[in-house]
Amino acid sequence: MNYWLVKSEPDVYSYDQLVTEGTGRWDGVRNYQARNNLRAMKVGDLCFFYHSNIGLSVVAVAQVSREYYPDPTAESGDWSCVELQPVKPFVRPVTLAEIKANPDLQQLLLVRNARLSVMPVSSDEFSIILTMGETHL
DNA sequence: GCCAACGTTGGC
DNA sequence: GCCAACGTTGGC
Repeated sequence: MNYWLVKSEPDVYSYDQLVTEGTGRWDGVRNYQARNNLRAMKVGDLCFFYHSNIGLSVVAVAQVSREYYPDPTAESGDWSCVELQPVKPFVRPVTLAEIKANPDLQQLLLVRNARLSVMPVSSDEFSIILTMGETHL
């Protein structure tokens, strides 16, 4: 089991939309590092759903429901997408400010590389953030 | 709305 | 292969 964090601008695609749709295609990634992370995802892996630009917080847990395949939105280039399903919203969203303020989360790529949109999360980091969100699966 | 950080492109 | 210029992301 691997853990991940994916970013989305909520006015483009929010966790609520994923809940409504039931399954969401995670497409449009045009960064090689993020793409390679998508390709490493396995069915059942858990993902934090982070709202960027608006909210600036981890709001929920989702899970990978389909492994990578060619991104149909890519007109050229070697890009991939996966599919996600909702698992559970956080009881309390965990803000970027709280994450930055936690000494145990300084290695998180969210802190170290603000522009990466799909990133791995260690199991320790995963449980810390889940606890901060007062949520258990 | 601004700007820092980062990735990509293209000239040399 | 280097690096300047440019575009994009995303926090503030």
